[in-house]
Amino acid sequence: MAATLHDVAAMAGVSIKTVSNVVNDYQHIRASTRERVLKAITELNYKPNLSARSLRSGRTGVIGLALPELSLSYFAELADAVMREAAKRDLVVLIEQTGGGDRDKEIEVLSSPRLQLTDGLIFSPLGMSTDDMELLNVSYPLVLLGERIFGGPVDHVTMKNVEASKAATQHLLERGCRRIAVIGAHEGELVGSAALRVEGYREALEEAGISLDPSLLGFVVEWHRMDGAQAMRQMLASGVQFDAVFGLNDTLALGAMRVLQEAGLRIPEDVAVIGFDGIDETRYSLPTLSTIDPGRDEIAATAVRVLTERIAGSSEPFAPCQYLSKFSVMDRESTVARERQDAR
Amino acid sequence: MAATLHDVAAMAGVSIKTVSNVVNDYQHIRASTRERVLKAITELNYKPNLSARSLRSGRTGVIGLALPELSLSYFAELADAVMREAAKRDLVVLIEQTGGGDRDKEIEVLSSPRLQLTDGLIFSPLGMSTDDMELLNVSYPLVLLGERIFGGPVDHVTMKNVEASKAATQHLLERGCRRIAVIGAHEGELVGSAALRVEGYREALEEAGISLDPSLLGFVVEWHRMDGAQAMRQMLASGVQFDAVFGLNDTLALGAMRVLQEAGLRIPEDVAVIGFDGIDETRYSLPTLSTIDPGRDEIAATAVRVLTERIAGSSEPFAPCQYLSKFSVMDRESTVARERQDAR
DNA sequence: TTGAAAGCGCTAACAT
DNA sequence: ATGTTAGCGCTTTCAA
Repeated sequence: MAATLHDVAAMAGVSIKTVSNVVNDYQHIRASTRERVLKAITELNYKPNLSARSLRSGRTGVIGLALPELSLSYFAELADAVMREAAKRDLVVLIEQTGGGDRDKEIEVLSSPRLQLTDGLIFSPLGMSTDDMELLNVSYPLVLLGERIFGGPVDHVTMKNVEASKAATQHLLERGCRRIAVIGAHEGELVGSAALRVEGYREALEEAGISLDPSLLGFVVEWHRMDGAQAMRQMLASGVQFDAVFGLNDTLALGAMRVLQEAGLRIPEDVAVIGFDGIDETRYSLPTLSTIDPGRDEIAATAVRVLTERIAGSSEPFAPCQYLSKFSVMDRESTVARERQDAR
Repeated sequence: MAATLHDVAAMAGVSIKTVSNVVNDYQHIRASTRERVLKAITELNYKPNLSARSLRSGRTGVIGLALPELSLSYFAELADAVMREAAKRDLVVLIEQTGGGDRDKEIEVLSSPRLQLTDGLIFSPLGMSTDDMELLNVSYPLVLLGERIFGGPVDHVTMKNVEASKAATQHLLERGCRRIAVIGAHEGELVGSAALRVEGYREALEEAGISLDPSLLGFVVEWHRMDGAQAMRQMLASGVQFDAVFGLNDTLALGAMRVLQEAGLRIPEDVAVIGFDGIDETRYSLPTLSTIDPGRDEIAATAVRVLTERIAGSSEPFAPCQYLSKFSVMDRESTVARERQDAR
């Protein structure tokens, strides 16, 4: 049986309160007493019972992270980043998978009894929309990620989707591309990453004086590699002309790239390709994939920081904030400039 | 403030025991009573306090999963599989990252106070070795994964590394390859995946009457794509001849493949390539990568099952067991048979 | 600087 | 079929 405060107290010849004080780094303890207690703790290999502690204190030292799927690289890398941040604060992370955009499961997680084990939640929905905003009115600290819901009643950490997408498009325009296909649009979507990124694309074209050709929009249902490949195949089959592809995320871009190569098209000579997300894999594909780093580490760091602030400061609540991360264009082989191509 | 058993009991006009019985699905309750209690539960939005429950019962409903890094696809996909299995049993998973083979951190995790929040641990070390076996003598249910430690004092779920690696090699031999380079060997390693997989390679060659040429062993320190790329570059630079590459994991193989393609070699026409692990990405690379599925889902399912059995059955302890998953060769484009190649 | 005692919300043994 | 009661191990007043 594991040792308890009582065992330690008995061995050290003090009360349990004194042991508790030592364990919790209370300042006013006689050095000799502290020493005796520490000795007993070591000897008995005492470890505080966290269930008892949290029952009493109401804190668990655990934060929840709800995301679609760990097998999607972006979310695995996000989880990695969140866990590193949490570890710095001596917090541990409980991950919940909600499936790829399963709205019901997302809503279910928000009121899951499992969250009782948690001091707060970082929540990255993919299926919920602004209509579900009310459901974010929960009784625990909650930080929202992603671009499904804006203006909700909670802190929101997100990226500059429109601006970043505009920058990606401009990156292609600067390289001489004029007919830029988009892979990954969502039919009729008004909210969410796809809609925002298409909007950025539209703005960049507009500023460049290019009108948007709807036949250059490749629609998909999900954002897996397979979907990117299929949409690309359809577009090739349709016969529409294009000199660049903008994958609304890296996975789509990688899928599209593979189809282009199968079709005998050279990247970037015949078609330039850019993605979005900056997942690790883009640094190793053939060719390496230009992409947008939306500031994933910053998002993770901000989310953990804001959540811990909310958890700690229940005293003086402040209004929900929105935090936007800095993005950057990662210039890689898949968009080498026209000049260099022509020189070949 | 959240409602407690007492609140519900008061509202329903019964004792807390009755409420507890209803909550825990105890059978012998009058239907009318149950109904009244359920109504009160709904009305008060009662949720059991899990800290109190686990303090009392000694169970948390949480299992730990300690693995190197979520940003390594194999482990992300393993975590995904473990979480799905756990969810089936209404368990939640607490993930701890130990870093890529950091022995000290692995040892630290084994005695982390955070494990107090956990009923047991699934542990996948990368840095510890058989010398550290004693450290697996812990006071909580523990299931070991991986191939760093064999014959330890705990249940061990692992794959048939030698056999699977032999099968991968034979797959290449059957396709007419005779000079098979290995990417990912570890200098002087006697334990661990690399050593076992090299052993399988050796056995396959031996059976085929081919002597192992040490210059075909590409050594690396870690198993990232970068390492595979570097080792492949070195081997190309060394001038040694080969007609196939066996990457000891998929990531290495993908890195190697990229270097081969940069060097103008065609896959599989000039060099056939096979990997190991069966990560998702191998289905989408160009060409798609032949690989070994070591039975990841089966490993996850077994690990969760065995752990829950150990957690439940503290009554009649049985000796530690080893569980071996079934593997299979995934035949993809990177190893299309010589016959078809010659026909081109 | 230290101790005594109450009680967080629940389960389980025992009673009825 | 339901109620009573005693803790699980800890933190937190309140005292001394």
